[in-house]
Amino acid sequence: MLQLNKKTEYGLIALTHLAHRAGEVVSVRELAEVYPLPKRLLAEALKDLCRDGLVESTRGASGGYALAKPAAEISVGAVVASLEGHPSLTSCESLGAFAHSSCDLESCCPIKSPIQQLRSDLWAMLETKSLAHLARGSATTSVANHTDPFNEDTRSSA
Amino acid sequence: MLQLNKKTEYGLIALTHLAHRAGEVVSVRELAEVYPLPKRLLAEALKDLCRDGLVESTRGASGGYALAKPAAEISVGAVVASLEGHPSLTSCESLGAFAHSSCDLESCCPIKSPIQQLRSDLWAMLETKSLAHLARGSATTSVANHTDPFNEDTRSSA
DNA sequence: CCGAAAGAGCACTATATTGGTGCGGATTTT
DNA sequence: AAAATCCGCACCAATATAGTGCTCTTTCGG
Repeated sequence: MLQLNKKTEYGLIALTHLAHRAGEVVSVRELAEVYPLPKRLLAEALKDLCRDGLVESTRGASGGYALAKPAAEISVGAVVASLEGHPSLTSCESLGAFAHSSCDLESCCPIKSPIQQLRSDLWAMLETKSLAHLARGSATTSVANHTDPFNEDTRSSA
Repeated sequence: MLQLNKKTEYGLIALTHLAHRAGEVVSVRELAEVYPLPKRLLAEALKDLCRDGLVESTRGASGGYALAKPAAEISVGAVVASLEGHPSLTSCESLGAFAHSSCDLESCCPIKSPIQQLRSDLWAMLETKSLAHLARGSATTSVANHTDPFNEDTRSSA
């Protein structure tokens, strides 16, 4: 639907926060305390980002995550790609309507190449945006004394 | 998932075809014969586009659709907006995680405004692309003697 | 050494969206 | 009148999304 999913949204939020606290190790718990987000989903996002080398994890007590690179070197495109894969803008290119046997429209699909062009333009734009851009223009939002409506275990510890 | 849905894809295909046959009235049946797409979905897409004034419909026998404006004046952005709505890139702005009662992060959401910026950039890019761009670089794909695997009634008439 | 805190992995459920149909009706050409 | 066409509503099945449970391993701190 040409829309980012929640995991990506949460990941972006987390990364923005990490960008503000560059160098520090921030736990998922802390993130989930600051932002009213389901801790587990946040953790899921961070895990993906860790897998793709955008953040680094520290295990054990007092562990957490930190940016693996300076915020300016992490593109929004890379984040989105990590969190929801590098999708084809239409399924035309992958398995879509034109992929069935008898008809090889693949080679003459009237919108294929333009759509691909569109897609690469889109991703190029996402590549030009960095985390530093996202981090700029937003206060750290450090405190935030929310009543968390999410977070199964944040609640039990409160 | 940052991906166009089928209806949009089909709509784009149909519009590209209409662009090639500017001025003519083309029926959904014909479109579904040329491209191996489920006729009904195609019709659904055209209907939406008609609603938003991007194409004009002619009812009755020998009816069909035609572009309402020159292809160069129809932007891809308008098409996408018509077919799947002008979505917010994250739900943050609409009903998402930050919209619940006790916490008014709306005003200080650390990624809200940058994401909005991102979104408007994306749509700006879609606005710069016109149907004429899509139509260029693809042959009319006029004949196409496929064995349609879709189309409930195309089959019965074949 | 032990327990708490933290990330990692796997699997599961409920809900929403997507893709696709059925069916009948309205309109116009032939 | 009949056929072809667009129109509208409602429905279904498959898939994706959002979120949770539970257990395990790793590490810090006493």
